[in-house]
Amino acid sequence: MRAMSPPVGLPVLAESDLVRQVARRLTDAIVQGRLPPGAKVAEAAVARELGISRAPVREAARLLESQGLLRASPRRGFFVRELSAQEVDELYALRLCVERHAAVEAARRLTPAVREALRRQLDLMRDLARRDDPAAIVEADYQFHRLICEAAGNARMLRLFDGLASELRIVIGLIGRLYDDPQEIARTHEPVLAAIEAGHPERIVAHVDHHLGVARREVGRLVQSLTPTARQTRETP
Amino acid sequence: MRAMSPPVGLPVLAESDLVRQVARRLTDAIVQGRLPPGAKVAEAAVARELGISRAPVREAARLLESQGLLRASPRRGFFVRELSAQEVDELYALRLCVERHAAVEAARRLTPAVREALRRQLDLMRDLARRDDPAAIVEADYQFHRLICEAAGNARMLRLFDGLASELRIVIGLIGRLYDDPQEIARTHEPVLAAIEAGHPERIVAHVDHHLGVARREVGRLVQSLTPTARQTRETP
DNA sequence: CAAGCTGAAAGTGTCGACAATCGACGCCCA
DNA sequence: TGGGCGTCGATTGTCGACACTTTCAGCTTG
Repeated sequence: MRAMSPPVGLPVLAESDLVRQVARRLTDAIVQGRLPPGAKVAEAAVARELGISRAPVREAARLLESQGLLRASPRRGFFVRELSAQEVDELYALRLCVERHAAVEAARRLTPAVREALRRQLDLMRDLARRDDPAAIVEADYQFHRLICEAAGNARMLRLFDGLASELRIVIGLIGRLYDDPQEIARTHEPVLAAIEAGHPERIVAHVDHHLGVARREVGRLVQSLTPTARQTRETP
Repeated sequence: MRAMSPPVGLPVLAESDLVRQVARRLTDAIVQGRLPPGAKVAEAAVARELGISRAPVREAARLLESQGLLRASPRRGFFVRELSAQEVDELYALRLCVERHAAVEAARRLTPAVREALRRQLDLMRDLARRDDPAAIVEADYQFHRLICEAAGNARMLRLFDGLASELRIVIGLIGRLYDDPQEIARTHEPVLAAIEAGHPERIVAHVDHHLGVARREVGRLVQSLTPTARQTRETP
C-alpha cells in the first residue's frame, strides 16, 4: 500500500518505462555513429544485450522510426536510416525555415539571462575549437542553435528542432570533423549572435541564412563524398 | 545478377502490417472527432474491437504518441492529446514558417500541371462552399495547402506538414464550422494562388502570412471558447 | 453525512512461445 | 561450370499469460 510518504526527496528509481530507456540507448548509439547508416537493428540481439524481452525493443524501434532515425522494412526488420545527399539538403532547408523564425523571435523576447547563456555557449565553442575536440564542438554547435530555438518560446518548435538535429546527426556522426578550421565554427556563429542582440530582423535572417548556408554546403559536400556511387549494404526500398 | 523479369505490371499485394492499419484507424478516429481530446485509448478495448492482440495496438499507440496525437501517461495508458490555446498557436507559428518557404519554393518550380491542380482545388473549394459542407471544406482546405507543400519538392517538409496538420485536426475536428461565411475560405485562398502564379516572393510571403494569420486567429478564438476555464477530464501531467 | 479505508476488478508493463516468412547454403541439372 | 531450386536456420509478427499498479465501488468511522 503506497502511503506516498511525505513529499521528501525523490530518488526516482528507474521507472518501469523500459521503452524510453531503450529508445534513448539506440538514439545515442546512432548519433554517436556506433550504429552506422544501413546497419540492421535486430530486436533479439538488442533485447539480449539489454537483458529484456523483445516487446519493449520493438516499441522503441517504432518510436525511432517515426522520428526518422530508423527505417522499418516489413518482415525484414529495422535498419538505421540512410540519408542521401538530397535528404540532407532537405533537412537543412527545414532548419533554415525554423531557425530563421526562431532567431527573430528569440531577439524579440531576448532576456539578459538568455543573452548571457548564448555568450557563454559561444565562449565554450571558442575554447573547444582551440583544444580541437571535434565531437565536443559538434555538440556545442548544436547546443548554441538549440538555445536560440528555446529562447523563441515555442515548445513545439523546439521539439521539431530536436528531431531535425537528430536526423542530421545520423550523418554528422560519421564525419570526423565538420570543418577544416575548427576556429571557423565559432567565428561563423558570432555574427548571428550579434544580429540577435542588435535585434534587426532583416540582419538576423541574413546572418542565419548565411551561417546555415555554409553548413549546408559543407555537410552536403561531405555526405556526397561519403557516398561515391552506391552504398555497401543494399536492400529493396 | 537479378534479371528481374520484364517490368510488367505491379500488383503490389497488401502487406500484413497490422501496426500501420491500427495506427491509421486510430488516426482517423481522432481527426474525425470520434475520439475527443482527453479520451482514454485502452489497449485491451481497441484490441478486442479489432479482433487482434494488444501488441500491435501498443506499437501503433507509440507511433501516434511521437506524432503528437496521443499522450502516454505511464502506468495509466494512452490518451488523446489535449491542445491548449497556446499549443494551437505554436502549431500555427510552425505552419507559417513551413508554408512561407513552401509557397515561395512552389512558385519557383511551378509547372503547368501543378498550377492546374491548384486551380482545380480552388474551384472545388468554391463549389463545396456553395453547398455548405463544413467537413468537406476543411478537407479541401487542407488539400490545397498540402498541394503547395508537395509542389515545393521537399519530401521531408511534406511529412512535417502532414504531422502539423494532423495535430491541428485534433481540435479542428471538434469545431463544427471554421468560418461563419464558408465562401470566405475560398476567397482567402485566391490571393495566395495568384501570388504564387505571379511569382513575387515578397507578395507570396505577405499573402501566406495574411491567410494563415486569419486562420490562426479564428481557430485560436474557437479553441479558447472550447476551453472556458478547465477541461472535464483531469489527470496529473 | 462526509471522509477515509478496503477490497476487488480492470488495465498496463513485460515476458516467453509459436507460426510465418526471409535469406542463405548447398544440390541438381543443363 | 554456371544457374535455378529446395531445404534449413534465423528473425519477425503476433499471441496469450502473469505480476503489479491504478481505479472505483462499497463499507466503515469520526
